[in-house]
Amino acid sequence: MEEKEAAILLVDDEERIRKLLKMYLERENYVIDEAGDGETALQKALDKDYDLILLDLMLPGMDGEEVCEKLREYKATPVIMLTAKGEEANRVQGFEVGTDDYIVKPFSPREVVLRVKALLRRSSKTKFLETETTATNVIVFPHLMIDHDAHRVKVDQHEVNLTPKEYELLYYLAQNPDKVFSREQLLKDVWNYEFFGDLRTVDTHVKRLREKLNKVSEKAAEMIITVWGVGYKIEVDSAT
Amino acid sequence: MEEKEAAILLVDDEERIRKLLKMYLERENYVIDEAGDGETALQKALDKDYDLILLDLMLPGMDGEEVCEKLREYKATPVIMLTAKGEEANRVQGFEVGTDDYIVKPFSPREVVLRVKALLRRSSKTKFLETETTATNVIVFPHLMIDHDAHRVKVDQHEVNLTPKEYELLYYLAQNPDKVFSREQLLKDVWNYEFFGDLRTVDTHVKRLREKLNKVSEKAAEMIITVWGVGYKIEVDSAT
DNA sequence: GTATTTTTTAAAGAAATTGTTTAAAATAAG
DNA sequence: CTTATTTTAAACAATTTCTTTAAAAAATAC
Repeated sequence: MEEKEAAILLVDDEERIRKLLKMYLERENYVIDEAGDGETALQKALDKDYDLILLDLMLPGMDGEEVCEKLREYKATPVIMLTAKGEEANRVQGFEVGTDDYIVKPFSPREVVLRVKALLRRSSKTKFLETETTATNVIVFPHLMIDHDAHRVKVDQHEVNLTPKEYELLYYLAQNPDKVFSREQLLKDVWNYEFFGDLRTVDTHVKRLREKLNKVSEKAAEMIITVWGVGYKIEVDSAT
Repeated sequence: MEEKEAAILLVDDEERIRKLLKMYLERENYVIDEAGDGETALQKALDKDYDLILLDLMLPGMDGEEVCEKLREYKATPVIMLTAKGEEANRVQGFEVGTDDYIVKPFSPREVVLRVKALLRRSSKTKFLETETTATNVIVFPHLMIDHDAHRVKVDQHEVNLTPKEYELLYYLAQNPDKVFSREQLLKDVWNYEFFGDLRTVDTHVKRLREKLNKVSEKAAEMIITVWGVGYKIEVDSAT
């Protein structure tokens, strides 16, 4: 159904991070190449036309910034920079070095996938006048609307203020309606990759989320279903 | 139909668990090697290219975590970690040490088989660009539909609420229609390996399952057949 | 038809899971 | 630095599910 198969170059010196991202990106049908240092990365990036490069800023030898600058002498391959928290993320972005986007570590795998998709969508639009079908950033259910661009949730026209985790949880569930996720899976996908906390943390967030939705509409709150012994899901009640 | 024959290394210090899992995995046509301690496991894993390693966390000498870390210096063999309930399963997962998945003990053999299949499917996707999405998790019979993703059972369009065991029992039987299972076998496969309870327990669950199905459709309930002196099966009544 | 074996049914106590509350820890904002 | 918000964790309550038991019903064998 999708015409993905975009080729992505993944550059990070930590193998565990490469493996993590590779897994999540391959799940989306992207083809992944890897590099563990700047020199290799640059060489590969020049050698092959990737659709996108995920580039860690901090690298042994030539750092990400330098890789990007040198690459830019020859190619305009879209680049997303991965930066650790302190690493003056802002300077890295934009035209200083030619980065298209950046993500601060530690990230949640889900976030990376979304940003990759978004950037690929943007850059492919230039080449092909495609129908932008999959590109909708608004999820609409009965009683519930999530506008991801605006990071806004509306229940029956009333805006609901959610905390970041509440929002991400809702958004994640809403992206796969009717699919049950275990607490483990939710922690893995929605939380960042460094979090190994209590499973019941998910319950607490679900509780608050339901509470906030319920203030506006009972029906909206009831969309978040507990599947006993398994986990949670969002269910679109066809009869409403 | 399948091109299995994947090679799996099974690491656990308890022989009964190795034997149990070996039996179930060989039934799926996998080729199984075994190891009872960390040193042997690491040696074998480095010596041969396994398609997957099932690795107990708690091992005499070098524990599973260490085995995985050392292995990762050389290979990216997919690893599923087996952890006892208290053994901070979360930390072990993911990329702290490079585990691909984990299963909490005590598990049901069926669960292990499913997770092994899933991981092998994922990792083989790298080689062959198949479209994961085609794998529909819905079982459809006359009067009965099981959507495994949504963990939902419908009888004649009406949703039926099942408890976890009821659901698992039905799902298990439905995966092998027309095949009779003894109570012993059902307890072994659907329940976890530590459960040595009364055979009548199965009867009780069957009873309640039939009851719930019957509330919607007599015909659906009658699909669950008692084979006198042997056990139970699901039968797809061709005439309906 | 009666005896024997097996299955079904029903009910109650035990076990497990989830919901809720509260407080401490972490993070962001002023 | 202080304050406010958000996140996490722990404890307890409420709920749901599981298992066992025993009697009733059904199927089979003689």
